[in-house]
Amino acid sequence: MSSSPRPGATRSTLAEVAAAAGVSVATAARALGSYGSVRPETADRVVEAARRLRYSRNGLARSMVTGRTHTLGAVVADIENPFFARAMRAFSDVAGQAGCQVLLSNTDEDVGSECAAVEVLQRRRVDGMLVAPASPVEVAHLHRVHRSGTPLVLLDRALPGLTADSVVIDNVLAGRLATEPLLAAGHRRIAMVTSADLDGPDDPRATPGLGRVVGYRQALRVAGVDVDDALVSTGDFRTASAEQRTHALLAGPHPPTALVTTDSSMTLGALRAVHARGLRIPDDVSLVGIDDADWLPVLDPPVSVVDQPAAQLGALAAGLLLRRLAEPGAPPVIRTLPVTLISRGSVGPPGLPGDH
Amino acid sequence: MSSSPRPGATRSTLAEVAAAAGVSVATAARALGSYGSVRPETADRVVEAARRLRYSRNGLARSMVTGRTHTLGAVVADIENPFFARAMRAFSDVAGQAGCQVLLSNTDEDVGSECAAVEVLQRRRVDGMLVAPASPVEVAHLHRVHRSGTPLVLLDRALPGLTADSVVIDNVLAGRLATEPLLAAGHRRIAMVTSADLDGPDDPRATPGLGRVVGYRQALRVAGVDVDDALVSTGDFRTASAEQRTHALLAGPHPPTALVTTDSSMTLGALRAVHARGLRIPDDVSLVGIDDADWLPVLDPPVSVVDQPAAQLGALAAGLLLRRLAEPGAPPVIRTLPVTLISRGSVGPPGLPGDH
DNA sequence: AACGGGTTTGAGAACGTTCTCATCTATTTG
DNA sequence: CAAATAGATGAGAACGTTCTCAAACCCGTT
Repeated sequence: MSSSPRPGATRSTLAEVAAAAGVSVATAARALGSYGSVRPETADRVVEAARRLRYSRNGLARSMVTGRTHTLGAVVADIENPFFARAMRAFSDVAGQAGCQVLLSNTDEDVGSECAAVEVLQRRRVDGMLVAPASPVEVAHLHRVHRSGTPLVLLDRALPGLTADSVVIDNVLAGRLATEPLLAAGHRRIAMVTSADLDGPDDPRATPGLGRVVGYRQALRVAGVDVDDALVSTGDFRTASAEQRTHALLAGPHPPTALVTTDSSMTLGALRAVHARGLRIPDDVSLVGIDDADWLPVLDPPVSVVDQPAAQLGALAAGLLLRRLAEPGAPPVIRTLPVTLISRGSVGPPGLPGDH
Repeated sequence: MSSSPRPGATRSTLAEVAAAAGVSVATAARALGSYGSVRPETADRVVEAARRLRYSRNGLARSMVTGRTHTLGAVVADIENPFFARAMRAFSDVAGQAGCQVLLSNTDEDVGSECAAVEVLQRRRVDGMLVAPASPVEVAHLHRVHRSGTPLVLLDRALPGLTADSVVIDNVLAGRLATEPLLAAGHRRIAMVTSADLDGPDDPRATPGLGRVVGYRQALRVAGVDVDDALVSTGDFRTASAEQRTHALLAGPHPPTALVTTDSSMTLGALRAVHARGLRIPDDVSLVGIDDADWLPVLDPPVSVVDQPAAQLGALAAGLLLRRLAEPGAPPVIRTLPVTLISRGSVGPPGLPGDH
């Protein structure tokens, strides 16, 4: 079998199918849409004509009149990030089962891109929208979406003042859970490598990163350890940034004996730096990450993490969106999913300073 | 700022904006669409009215008449797979720059899902479509798409008989490049862990997996090593499958001294098995993967791979699609991107059999 | 033979744009 | 001062469906 495109290929319309079957457009529509009632033989004739003419229903025209596009928008930082990849995979699986497709946008944590993406999705009349907001502050566009009546669900961070459905984890708890095993092992100089921006608002729910820093500080305080802000290394969300900042931390005069990394990019960056410096985990430096990755168990030693259920988050987000499609008046909910510490082998007792 | 959704929120239309601005629909359309000619003051009045009424242009209606949806479809096996994630990220970046959005579908390598996805995209009148075909045999649906005139670009495998634009790598070469360093190190029993189905057609271009097996065999033959088909472990594309099959290979009476894995899921699976058996790389078993992953360099030892330029593949695919949108008559091209061996530290001399 | 109830069908409006064409106004030119 | 020209505007068709409503039809009952 071989095929070539027909450049002047003009698609056949319902009217043409109807004419070919010798019925009216209305009847053809009924036969093909399987609604209303139509005589079986007539239906067969229509279906046959449709097949012969290679009819493909125009979804745009359909959406035009039904008001439903069966499309959900998804606006996230970066689909290449395994966390979002997993969440989006689950999101689109659940959406797909309900007959919806997903229009995907990457923002690279840029509010401008997010704004534009949301606008475009709005114009395309998506039935609903999932957003993992880049900023907890610049949210006017999200309020607009919400007010316009488009179902909206927030992923990974709830926004104070925006009563939209949200699916989040307890980031403060995640930060605490990651820090505690290090404290328990005797560490006192524990650094945090994060992409959070500490200069933002104080609400720990505002951004995942911020909440995790708060949790980290809580854990330190509870253990009676002084919080040294020089040990909290902030920067952008890229692996390269984490790598470079970990180098800086470890090269300092009074380096940390343990690291907490707040997402898998940070973890990878930290590992690269540790590797490059010839340090061993956990002998020279201990490590606990937040956000699991499938390759962390095959490291030597395997890396302990606080796992966040990315797939569940995505699936739940889709579920909430679909529910709201069905009953727009339902009260908005914020669902918090549990995080769990997975102890592997990257935590040990602190080595003597300058041991390596 | 706080907001709540207006349940009965009915969107304002161009007609309403026109009425509010005291002009005709045609003029309002011109003012907002910045085409034709309209007096500046009139335009201002329209823009102001649009702002006041929170007008958002209905993209569906627009597409209806222009015949363009500014949407590209993408049908791949699994967005969670880093290879596809990288390719899709690049694809949607390039598409986005050209003002197109991406409608994404996962097929899990299932032809039925692929078929359905392609159908839906067709109905939605996407401007073009990228498909990474699940099967080199069942391709009737792809021929239909191609014949219908929808621009189509094939990712990762070219289909004999389908003269569509394709973006591929030289899989035979990849298989050879992965095998050669192992042969050079002295290995004679080299196993391959792949997701390819060996019972398919013989054309090595048909599926990536098959091509890689062919390359592997070529390399062996050139080196004068007998090809033992028991060493080629086939199965599905999941990590768990690769893990289990690697166990089986290593538990055999005459186990391989080296492994080639044909994608990053296979590599991870193999690593898990090796890890679980307490074997060391490269002392007990050597390993070369196909498809790089960002975490492979931080393993101890770092794993050597044949890298395939996923991002470039995706970007190029988008480029070809956009080009074909502009000039539908252009002759179809097959672009083959280069693969390169990245030597790290997972290849050593073969240990004595039963050494461990 | 007339009637009633259900099924099957068709005509045509509606969805919200874009775009062609004709009209009308202001400006320039002979 | 009339005519030509360019710019600004409006009326209305078109895109391809879905869906309401009324008409036609069929069958059994009185």
